[in-house]
Amino acid sequence: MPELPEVETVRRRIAPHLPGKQLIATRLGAPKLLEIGDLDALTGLAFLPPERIGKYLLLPLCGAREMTLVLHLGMTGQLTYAPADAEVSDRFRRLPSGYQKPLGVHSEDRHTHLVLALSDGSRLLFRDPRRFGRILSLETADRLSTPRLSRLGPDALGIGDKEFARRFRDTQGRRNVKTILLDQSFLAGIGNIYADESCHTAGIHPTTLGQDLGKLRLERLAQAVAEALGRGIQNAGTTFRDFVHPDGSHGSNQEDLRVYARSGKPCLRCGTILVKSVVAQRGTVACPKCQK
DNA sequence: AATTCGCCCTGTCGGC
DNA sequence: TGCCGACAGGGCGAAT
Repeated sequence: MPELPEVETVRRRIAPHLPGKQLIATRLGAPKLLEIGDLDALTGLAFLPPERIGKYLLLPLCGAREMTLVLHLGMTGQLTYAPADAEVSDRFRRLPSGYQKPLGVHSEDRHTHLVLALSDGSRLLFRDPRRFGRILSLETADRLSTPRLSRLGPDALGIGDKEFARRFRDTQGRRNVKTILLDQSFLAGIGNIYADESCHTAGIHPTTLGQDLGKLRLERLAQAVAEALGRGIQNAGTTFRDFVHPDGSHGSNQEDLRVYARSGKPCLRCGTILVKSVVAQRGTVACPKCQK
């Protein structure tokens, strides 16, 4: 599931390919994914450097008008970049689970819902088997007032410990730590994987009520979030099955996870068997001993 | 008014 | 082997 580190990885890797190129055509295979706006309004415009807010990827364009194409990759979204001379590969790689993942730049298939044709003959392909992703075409000037983006809190990357603590204390209600971390209006970008990882690193159980965290543990949580996200970006994202880089390669953070997907395995810190439960309607893995 | 629930979606996997 | 239900879950709108 693409969270902040995965989307940031995509942003960084498409960034060198876009600026200066024009968007000359679009093809929308799944109209329902376009939530707001009109793709035709984007054609003829030139790409500016891509941006990111939380899990949203923003592709600003300029020219006759200033527009931004906003993408949310949902659960299984993949944004790939096919250079003009790209060799299309329909080979698959068999993962240990038996799942077959496309290898390299793949040809368009029934899950490819948006194709952007660039002026140099290259293409951006948005593929999303589960179709939880969303596409928005917005005027750049008021893009932040669109409902989805206006609800977002500050980006979770680069938030300072003090600001983290201040916002955390301001969140109303008797909510547990995991619910708060997943709340995109608190901080934008944290999803299920990095919420669990952050809690483990901080030594805090996900079901702990937010109001029960003292100053010290709150500071540890802020640092743990920064560490988990930073490590995710360093490892170029977490690939279980669906997440791929724009060139079809994959991240390595799945090899560096402490708790997520490690239910029943020993805690890397204390050796206790990790326990899976449901918190905030999400599968949650934690160490019963060193997360209190 | 805060919180939970149901829904959207498809591929994968375990059980029988 | 094959069918089927359960599961994965981000975000929104409806219900509680």
